[in-house]
Amino acid sequence: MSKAARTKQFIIEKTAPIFNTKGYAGTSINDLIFATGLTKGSIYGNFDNKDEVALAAFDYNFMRVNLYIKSQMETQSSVIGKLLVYPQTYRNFLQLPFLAAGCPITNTSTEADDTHPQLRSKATAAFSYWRKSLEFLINKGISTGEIKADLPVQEFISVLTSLIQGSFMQTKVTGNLNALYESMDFLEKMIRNLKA
Amino acid sequence: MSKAARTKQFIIEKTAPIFNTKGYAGTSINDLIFATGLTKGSIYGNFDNKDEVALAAFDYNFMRVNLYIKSQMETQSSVIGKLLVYPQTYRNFLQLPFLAAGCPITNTSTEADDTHPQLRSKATAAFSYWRKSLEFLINKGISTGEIKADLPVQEFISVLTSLIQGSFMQTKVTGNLNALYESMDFLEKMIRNLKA
DNA sequence: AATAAAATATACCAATTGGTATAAATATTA
DNA sequence: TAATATTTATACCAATTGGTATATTTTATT
Repeated sequence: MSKAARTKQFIIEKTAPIFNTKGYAGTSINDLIFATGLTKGSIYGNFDNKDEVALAAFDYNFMRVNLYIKSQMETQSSVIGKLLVYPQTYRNFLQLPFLAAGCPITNTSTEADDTHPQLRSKATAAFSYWRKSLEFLINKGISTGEIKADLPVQEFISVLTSLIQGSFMQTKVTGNLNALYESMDFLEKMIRNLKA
Repeated sequence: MSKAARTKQFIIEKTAPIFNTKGYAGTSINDLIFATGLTKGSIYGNFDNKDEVALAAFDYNFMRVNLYIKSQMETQSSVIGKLLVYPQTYRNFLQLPFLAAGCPITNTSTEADDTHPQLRSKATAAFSYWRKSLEFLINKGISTGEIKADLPVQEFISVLTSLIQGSFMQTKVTGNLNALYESMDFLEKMIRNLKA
């Protein structure tokens, strides 16, 4: 790994939480300088502009959530066990540094939907990826007979993702964990109920 | 209504959609000038600063959603009919100008949770009001015998609000209406299932 | 119609925005 | 180790930021 690549990675890691917390418009170059301890020259030497840092930061934030979910799923053998990783992860968001400032997909989506086409397309791709992973997992469960064959897969995926995004967001802003816990209780019941 | 009061109202009505679309940090005074056709002097003569315009704009955006829901509920006599107004409203968000740029509560929540205490507290109060209204309505349905007495009211409210917020947001950013429709289908089934 | 009060437009302000040019320092390679 | 390429720091830039002071116009009151 060259010095340049290492610096680039360093900038991404240090600024990703800032973008997730303050948003794209709310994060200035000075914020990036402060977060990294580097100078403007260093940052512009490694990235063409603020956009590029933001896009790389989103990828990084999304990847961190993904890797965590994936690693937790590996401890589970059943499809239902793997699906339960989602509610269990979001329940504990306060203990997970990459989720403490909110879900990067939610934060990016609401800011970028009408203002930043590139970020918007990253958020859209993230949703698409999430849904595809769920579809793959559920279909595997159906084919092995673990999960009911008559499950309306797409509807279930929509409900799962919406419950997570909506309840997490609500709890994040109100500071009241009940909405999250109650929604995750409900989701867990739904998941267990998938059993054939 | 004095001239001043009318101008103030005019500024709120013209700028509220901008704040909802671009967010607080993403909206500049020049945006307000352009949206109203007024000058900086007019705006600062009626508001102390950008914050005050933003806070008033949030109240206005939230009130518009509220008034619409309320008016739709008045056409329904049963509690279940009134509850069904929610999924029906959000299904048609593209036809509703005050929702086309996204739900003001979601947009404000994700931006303000870590950056703007005053806006955050408005968003929190909005959630609190929404939940109280639902609680009142559902308890009325339980006391008249329309709704199952053993319903876990708080959990149901959490699921309803999370499904709406999460699916609406997801659809808003991806441009794919399926996630919204499927979540609202599910929510409608849940609501009809409340019947005693 | 004259006066007082309120509302509005213009010009200005310092600070900050994102971004660039260039020089100095540091790594890499021959 | 010398030459070269890469990386970093500094100083600067025009444009924009939120906000103010003041002059002018409009509105309400007597």
